[in-house]
Amino acid sequence: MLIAEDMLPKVLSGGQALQDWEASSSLGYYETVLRRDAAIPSEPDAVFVLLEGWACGYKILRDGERQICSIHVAGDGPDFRKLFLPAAELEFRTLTPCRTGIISAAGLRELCRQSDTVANAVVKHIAVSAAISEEWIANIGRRRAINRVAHLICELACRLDAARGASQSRYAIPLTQADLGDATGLSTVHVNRVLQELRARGLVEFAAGQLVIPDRRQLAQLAGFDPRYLHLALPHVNFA
Amino acid sequence: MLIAEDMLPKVLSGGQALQDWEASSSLGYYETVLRRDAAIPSEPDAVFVLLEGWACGYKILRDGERQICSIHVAGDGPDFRKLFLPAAELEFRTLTPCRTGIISAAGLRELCRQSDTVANAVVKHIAVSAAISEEWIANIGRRRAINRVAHLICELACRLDAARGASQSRYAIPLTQADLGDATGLSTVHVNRVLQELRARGLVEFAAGQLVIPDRRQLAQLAGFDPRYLHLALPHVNFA
DNA sequence: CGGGGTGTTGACGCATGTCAAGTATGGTGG
DNA sequence: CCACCATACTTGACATGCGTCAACACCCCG
Repeated sequence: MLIAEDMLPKVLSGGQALQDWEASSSLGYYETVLRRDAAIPSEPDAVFVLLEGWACGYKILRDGERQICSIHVAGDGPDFRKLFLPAAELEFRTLTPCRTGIISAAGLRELCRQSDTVANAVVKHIAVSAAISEEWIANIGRRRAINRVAHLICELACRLDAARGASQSRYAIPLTQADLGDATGLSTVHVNRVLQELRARGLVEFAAGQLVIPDRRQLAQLAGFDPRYLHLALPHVNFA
Repeated sequence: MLIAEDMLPKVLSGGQALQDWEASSSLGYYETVLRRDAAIPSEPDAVFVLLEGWACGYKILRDGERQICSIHVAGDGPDFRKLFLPAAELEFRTLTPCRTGIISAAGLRELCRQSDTVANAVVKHIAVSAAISEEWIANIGRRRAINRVAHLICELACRLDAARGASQSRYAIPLTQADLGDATGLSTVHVNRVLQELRARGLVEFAAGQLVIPDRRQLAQLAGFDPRYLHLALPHVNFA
């Protein structure tokens, strides 16, 4: 089992390790394909790995409002918490067509027991998610709309950079303005106005799922963005 | 090592397990006492357990605003994440006089390796914190001020109930109105108004650190509070 | 007796929400 | 290739929840 500690999710997303493991184990693993905007079913004794595509975790409040609590890209294990907790409180839904790997919880727990490396990767994954959640709390609780949206954009760009191993200035981000609002605690209408303001300032262009960031430094400055909380593997992908 | 999985923090808070361990180990453990409103120092290669008192984790944004991201009571391991991550992004500060146990990170990691029970308790602790963070995101992002404050009050009451093993109607909660604001993303002034409104509706009385909840069911109803996300050990301490 | 932290109040402003109508846009079936 | 529809985006007018400011009251502790 030769998986670098940080890389389990990435390796999982290649499917290699999982399929090897499936072959050497009697415990369950299978993959599914989901269309865009589909609920990701929660199986009681299994967790999933996002192998391809984007997804989000969210809660619906009593009055029907939705709050997106997490955004996930290929390599993430959005509900790994379920390995250690009796239930998950988030619902998950695809933002693009997705491929997911469904792993028996007992099986992955067993794998964790056998391999410190895997165990560390899984727990680290949970820990990083928690760090991101706390950053979101600060973002939503204490920043103005424009800084808030800018911050989320910085985070997504940074995570994509890390996935590709290099900084870019153009990103494919499959979020609607309504999604951005649900993630930042704003109304769709206000997100629209904020995006116009960001474009007017020459900081962000976002249309048709294509995000362009002419000047990262300035955007990060506006957002008060410090990427350390993401605990990315690549220290050189530094935004600010 | 006979520690029920859920109970490591509780056991730690009694100091028993830790002192046994200290005796049988060459790795570091010691305790400190902190006055109210003191920074809890972050040691690079150690984590702490809150043995007595209340504390909070927070971030200071660039403009000096503070956002409280977590509130901790005796038995919590607020920075256990540091065991798996190179750095912590939260700062911690006491809300009351506190006693803390400082554990060498390498030592606790070793203990995790030796005992599945301890490892599970630590990871579960991290996972529950993450679940709470996500509930806070939804609370701050999508609830009105009055429901938001009510929700936080429900959470604190519920956690105290779990710690004492029974429901109560009076609680000692050492938060100022400014603290409540920093935790809910509101201004101090508005928290004051919200508390008056809650009192006027006969739902909450909060003065001099004493919280009285005449009718929990009604308060939980207003807050949209469902305690499952807390993953408490006592299912009978059900609020709603 | 004084002073810092905390809580309270009122006046006012503004960031953001809400509503409603309209305009792209893109996919689908004929 | 067009007609159609659903979804996404845009815009303006208006409402309001909450922030800000400033002054004051209270209280505990020294």
